[in-house]
Amino acid sequence: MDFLKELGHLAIASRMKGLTDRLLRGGTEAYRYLDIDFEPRWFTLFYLLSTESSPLSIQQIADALKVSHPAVIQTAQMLVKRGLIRSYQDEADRRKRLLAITPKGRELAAELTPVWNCFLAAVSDLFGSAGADMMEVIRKVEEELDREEMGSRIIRKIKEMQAKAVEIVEYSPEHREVFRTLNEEWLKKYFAVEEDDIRLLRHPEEVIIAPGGAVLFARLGGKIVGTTALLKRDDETYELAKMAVTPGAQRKQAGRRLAESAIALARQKGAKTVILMTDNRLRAAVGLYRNLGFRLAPNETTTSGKYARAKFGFAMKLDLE
Amino acid sequence: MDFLKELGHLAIASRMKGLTDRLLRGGTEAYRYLDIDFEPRWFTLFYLLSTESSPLSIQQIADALKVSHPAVIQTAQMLVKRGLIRSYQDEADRRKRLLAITPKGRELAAELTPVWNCFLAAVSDLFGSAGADMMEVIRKVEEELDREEMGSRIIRKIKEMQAKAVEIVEYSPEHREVFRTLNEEWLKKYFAVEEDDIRLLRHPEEVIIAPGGAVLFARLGGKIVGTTALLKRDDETYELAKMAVTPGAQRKQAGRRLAESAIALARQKGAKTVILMTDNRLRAAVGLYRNLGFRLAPNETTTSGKYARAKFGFAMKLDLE
DNA sequence: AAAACTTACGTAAGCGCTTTCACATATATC
DNA sequence: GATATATGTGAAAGCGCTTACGTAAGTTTT
Repeated sequence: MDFLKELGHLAIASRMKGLTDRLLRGGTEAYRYLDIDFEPRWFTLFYLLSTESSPLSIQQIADALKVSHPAVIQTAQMLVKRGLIRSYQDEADRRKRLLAITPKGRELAAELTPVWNCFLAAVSDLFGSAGADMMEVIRKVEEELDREEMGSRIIRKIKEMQAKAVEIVEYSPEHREVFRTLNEEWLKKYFAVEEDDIRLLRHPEEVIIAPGGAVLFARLGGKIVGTTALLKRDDETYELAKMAVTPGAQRKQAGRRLAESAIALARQKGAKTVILMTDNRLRAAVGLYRNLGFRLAPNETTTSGKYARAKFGFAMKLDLE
Repeated sequence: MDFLKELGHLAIASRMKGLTDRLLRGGTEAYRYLDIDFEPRWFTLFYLLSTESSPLSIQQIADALKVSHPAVIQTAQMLVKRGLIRSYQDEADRRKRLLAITPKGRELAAELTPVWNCFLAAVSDLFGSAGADMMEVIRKVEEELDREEMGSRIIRKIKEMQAKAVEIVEYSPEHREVFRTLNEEWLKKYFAVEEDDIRLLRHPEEVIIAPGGAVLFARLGGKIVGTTALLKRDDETYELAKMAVTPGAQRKQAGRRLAESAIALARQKGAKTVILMTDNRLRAAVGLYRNLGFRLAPNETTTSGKYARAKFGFAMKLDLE
């Protein structure tokens, strides 16, 4: 059996590479058959210069061919050595080196044109007889990749997967301990544990839940790895606070799931606005809040405002309507 | 405008290469995002070894992945250095080195499996949203290339093009001179000009055409570059002879077009068999005759049999029915 | 059993591209 | 006009593959 075929989409890069190799090898054979000193990889540069757009600078060519400029320099050397193109300094901008086709190059281009047409015919036949409009496929895929690059696509999938693995659970008495330790761990790392913190963290049921708020936890692989609190300010306003995720579980979407769940809960409770207090130094958190729709709210005061660390921070606001 | 897109099928190799680069770069980014020390190009080897087929020899792997064995060795070194695979000598065949996954490798494979699934999902999405079944396209194109490689396809097209450029014309008196010189040029190169040759070459009208034969010429770019004669032996049998193409026009399908035209003419004249006399040293000619359907006919005697050079040669025969 | 051939692997060198860095020249900013 | 920044190119090194060749081990032939 063919291992690469079994892999399907996973080996698509390998197989596409294999295909291009086979296509280019065909070009090499054709030039050799005709006893012409030319190589397929020179084609794009040579053809570009053989059109009326010549002369072009190194960088212009690199952009047009979507390769690095050293690649152009190296290919150009080959063609200059064979007298097919020549290079000279641009008078207007003396940093630039312009490449242009020579008469000998024009001659070869004329000789090669029918060969290229044969290549064209062979490729069209190949993809045609495979019943596929490969050009259209490539064009569309390029377009899609322009819209969003592969890295971003994969990372998005990874985040989705991670988010699914995070389970959100509501507060119950056995969580009192972990709520405190998670928050203290976080506070000690970034700030200091203050008087008011201690009261709130020790008695979440009384201070947070009883007045109409909530405490949520993120469970990953059976373990509680994060928490957040939703504090009721008034019937229409809730505050997202006390978000803490244990270092080992960070960047695994626990924070996002907690925030999303808290926002959903606030909406369910009839909130029209969710506010929060954060700090510029907490880059990841601020990024998350922005991404969830929170915007700067300079004039907003929060319950967290009373803490000393707030002087380094700022408020954000999310409109739920 | 996008030069590569303008080129269409001519730049298909460049664009496919660009696509694979973008796909692989996405993989690199994903591993970096997860802070995992792994590279996309290791995937096929690592995955192959992580399946139940392990252990495998270097060469077995190279075959499965369709790369050279040094490529396997080099990739394997990377993986061995990281403790993901190990290698040991095959006891049964001490030339072989077997590669197998290590426990640490299994661990990583388990960790990476969901990541690979994300890659899979992203690729499927990508090609799906481009509305194209890329896997199917690649599969078919590979199949087509297995049937006939690209080099052969292009060269076939080139030959077709060359054949179209060759014009076949029948004998007329002004050709008498060129018929003789083309043949003498050829004879001098390979053999010697003999008595009987001279008579035939000097008086084609009387010796060849009057008895029911014909003389054909190949014209390329306005110039006569080749000739052949069709000699009538009896009502059902004609002999293809005196095929000569000037050196500068060789490998340009003049010979093939001449032979094909002569055969067509023989068929038109009611022939059931075409015979010819050739020589083992004339590789290209013999190849052409074989390709046209001529087969060895050891017992056949030809009019050319009377020439001295025939003792190095042999007869071939084409059945027209 | 020796010799010739085949197979498997390792090493080296090459190729075509990239990234990185250095340097010259333009352009923008004060 | 001086200085900072941006741009264009070249040189070097690296990367991942290839081909070519050498060596060792196995297999077949004589």
